[in-house]
Amino acid sequence: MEANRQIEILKKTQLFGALDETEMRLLAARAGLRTYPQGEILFCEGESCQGLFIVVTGRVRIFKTSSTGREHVLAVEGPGASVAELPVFDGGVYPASGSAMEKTEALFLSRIDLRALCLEKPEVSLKLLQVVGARLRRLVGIIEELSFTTVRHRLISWILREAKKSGTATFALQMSHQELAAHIGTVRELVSRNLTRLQAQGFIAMNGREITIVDEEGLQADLASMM
Amino acid sequence: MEANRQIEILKKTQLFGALDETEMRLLAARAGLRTYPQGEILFCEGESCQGLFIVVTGRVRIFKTSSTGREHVLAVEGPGASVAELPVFDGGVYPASGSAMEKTEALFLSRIDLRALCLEKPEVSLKLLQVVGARLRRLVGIIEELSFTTVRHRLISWILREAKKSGTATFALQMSHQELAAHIGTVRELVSRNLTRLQAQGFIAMNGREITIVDEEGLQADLASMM
DNA sequence: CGGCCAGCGTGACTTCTGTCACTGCTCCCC
DNA sequence: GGGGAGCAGTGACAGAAGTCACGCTGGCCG
Repeated sequence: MEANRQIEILKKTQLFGALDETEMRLLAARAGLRTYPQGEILFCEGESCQGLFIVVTGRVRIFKTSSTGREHVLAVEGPGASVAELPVFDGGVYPASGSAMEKTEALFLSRIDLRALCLEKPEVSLKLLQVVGARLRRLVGIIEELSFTTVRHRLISWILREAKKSGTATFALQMSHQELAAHIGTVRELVSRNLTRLQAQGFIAMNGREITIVDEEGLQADLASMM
Repeated sequence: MEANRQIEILKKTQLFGALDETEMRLLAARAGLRTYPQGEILFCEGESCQGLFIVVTGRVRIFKTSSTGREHVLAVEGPGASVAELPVFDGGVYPASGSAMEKTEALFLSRIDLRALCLEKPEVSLKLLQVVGARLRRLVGIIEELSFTTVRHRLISWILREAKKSGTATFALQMSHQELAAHIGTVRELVSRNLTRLQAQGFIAMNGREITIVDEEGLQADLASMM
C-alpha cells in the first residue's frame, strides 16, 4: 500500500513524527511522492517556492551557484529531513537550489496544505521553527568561517569534523576535490594544494581516497594559531 | 500606564500585530521592558538563549566576532522588529551577539511564555516562521556575497542599496569606515582604498560624509563584469 | 590654546585566492 | 587494446585581501 508506506516514512521525520494516525493519513493523502534520478534538480534558486520536500531515500544537496558557475554547498539532507521549509510562510523564491546526489525519493507537500496543518497543529509549527533554527545556526557558522578564516582553516575544520563523524582517525574522502571545494567555499586547486601541504607537514596522511589524521593536536594548534 | 504603552508597541510589531486585545494584555503582562545605553550588549554569542527581544526604540546590531576582534554585522534591527527568535524552539545558544547602536529599549519575552503563546495562537508561529525565513534569506545572501565576490563588489552593492534606500543619488555615510567594513565583511583599510578608487574612477563623488553616485550604470556594469 | 584621540588616507609588504594551462592517471566502454 | 572522460597534482601568475606603520586632520576637553 502506497499510503501505508508514506505513513511509515512520515513517522520517522522530525517534523511530523509526533502526529497521530488520523493526521498522518490526511497528510499522506495530500503529499505526493516523487522520484529523482541522480543529479536531477528538485528546485532551483530563484523559482517561486511552492512547497516543502521530505527526503525519503537518497540525499539532497542544497547549494548556491555563482554566475561563473562556481557552487557553494549550504547543506546536505538525508532521509527524514525536510528541505526548503521557507514556503510555509511567504510565497517568495527559493534562496538556493536543491539537487539529488543519488537516486532520491521525496515527498512533496504544497504550501497550502502545510499552512493549514500548521494552523491546526501548532506543534508542527514549533517543529518547523526548530528545523529552520538549526539551519539558521549552520548558515551563521558558514558566514563566520568565510568571513574570518582561510581555505586552509576551513579544510582543517572539515577534516576534523569528518574524522569525528567517522569515530576514527581514518576516513574515506567520499567526494571529489571539486565537491569538497564547493563545501568549504573555494576551488578544486586550492583543496588539492592544501591537502598536499597538510600531508607534507605531517599533519595528515593520504592513501588513495583515505585520509588519516596523524597529528590531531597539530591541526588543532594550527587552527588556533590562525585566529 | 506602562501596560498601555507596551500594548501600543506590541500592536506595531510584525509578530504580534494581529493579536486581539486580550492576548495582547496577557503578553504585555509577561514581557519585561529593558533599557540599554548605547553600546550595551543585549545578548552574547555562545550564551544560552532565554528569550526573544522586541525592539521598541533605538537600533540593535547583530554581529559575529572573530577571535582576532574583527566583527561582521549580520543585521541591524529597528523598532517593531524582533531579535533572537531562535530560543522559541531549542534552548540552544545565541549564534551571534546583539548590541545597542544607540540608547535602546527592548521588550523581553521568555521562551516559556513565547512557546505557550505559539501553541495557543498558531498564527504567531506562522509569523515567526516568516520572520525567521526572511532572516534565512538574508544570511544566504551574505554567504553568496562572501563566497563569490570581492570587497569592491560588496562595497558597490552596498552603495547602490543605500542610495536606493535614500531615494536619491546622494546620501550620507552614517557610520565610520570601520563600521562599514564590518557590514560588508572586510577591514577598514580596504573600505578606504576602495572608496578612493571608486572616486578616482569617476563612479562616485565624496564630500565629507556624503557620497554621490555619479555613474550608476558604470557601477552596475562593474558589478556585472566582476561575475 | 594646547594636547589628545578617534577616524581617515596611504605606502609597503606578505599571504591568500583564484585562474590558466598542462600533465598524468585511472576507470570504463566500446 | 585504444580512446575518452573525469579527476588529481602542479607550476606560473595576477590580483585581492589583510597587516603594519605612519602621518594627517578635525573635534573636543581641560
